[in-house]
Amino acid sequence: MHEKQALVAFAALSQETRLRIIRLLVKAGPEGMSAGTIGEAMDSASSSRMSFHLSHLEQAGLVESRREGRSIIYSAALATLSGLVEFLMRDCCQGHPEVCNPAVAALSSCCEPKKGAPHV
Amino acid sequence: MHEKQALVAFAALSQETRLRIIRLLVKAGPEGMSAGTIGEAMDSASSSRMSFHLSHLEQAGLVESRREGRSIIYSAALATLSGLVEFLMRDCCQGHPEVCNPAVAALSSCCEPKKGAPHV
DNA sequence: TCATTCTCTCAATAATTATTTAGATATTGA
DNA sequence: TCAATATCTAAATAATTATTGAGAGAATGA
Repeated sequence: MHEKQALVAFAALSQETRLRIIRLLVKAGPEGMSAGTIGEAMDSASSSRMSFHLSHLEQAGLVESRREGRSIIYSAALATLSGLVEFLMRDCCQGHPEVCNPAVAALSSCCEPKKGAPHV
Repeated sequence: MHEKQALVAFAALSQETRLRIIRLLVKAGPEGMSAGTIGEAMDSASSSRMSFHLSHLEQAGLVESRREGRSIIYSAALATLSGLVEFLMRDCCQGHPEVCNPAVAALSSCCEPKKGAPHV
């Protein structure tokens, strides 16, 4: 991950509709969702607006797309998201892991099977 | 972490000078750095520009400040950064940890004492 | 107190980004 | 091929964000 890629990715994530799309696709997993289905999940998003935001996200490397019949299916690019996290936190503790362990714990917990109450 | 906080944080991180400041402060650790010292580390940043960006970062909750004599010392708010990572990746694998383990590994590795070659 | 240092605030201008509207392209099935 | 569906592209306008330049406020030491 280079600085420019990171800047473009953060810019892409700093817009409400796009941030919602990414989170939706992160939850959807590798299967992904069609542009239309994503659009339905967003409030009042015209198809051109959706297309604008999806291509913005794709340019930023945060989503990938494939055509399936008439639909275009988008999925989250987890590798880019990982890279972004790593870029942001690189050298975060300079040998003092207690400084950034909370971040590691937060991320690790998302990978554990859920027990009891959901995340808040 | 709420959506609005996350949006503001990502917007703050999507500007070159501010992203550099955050990464500098993450490396600097809890001690932090004075506004002037940060400014010196940035190319051609006037004091008013630096002040604008630092207060933008503080508004976003990404840095904290304290006065020490004539200087104002800024440090990274690691808790906000952790929250941001957790917010972005929440429910990232739906029970299939192999999908997001690379992100966990990337972040974990930043907390290990360096061995051999530095990060690239 | 005065001069100096360090940092912040404000207003004007410049630059970037989002939304809307209209229309184009690709795929499918009759 | 034609009509229907799904999505994309492009141009104009609206909205947001960054930079500059001038100056103000707080802390320090002579």
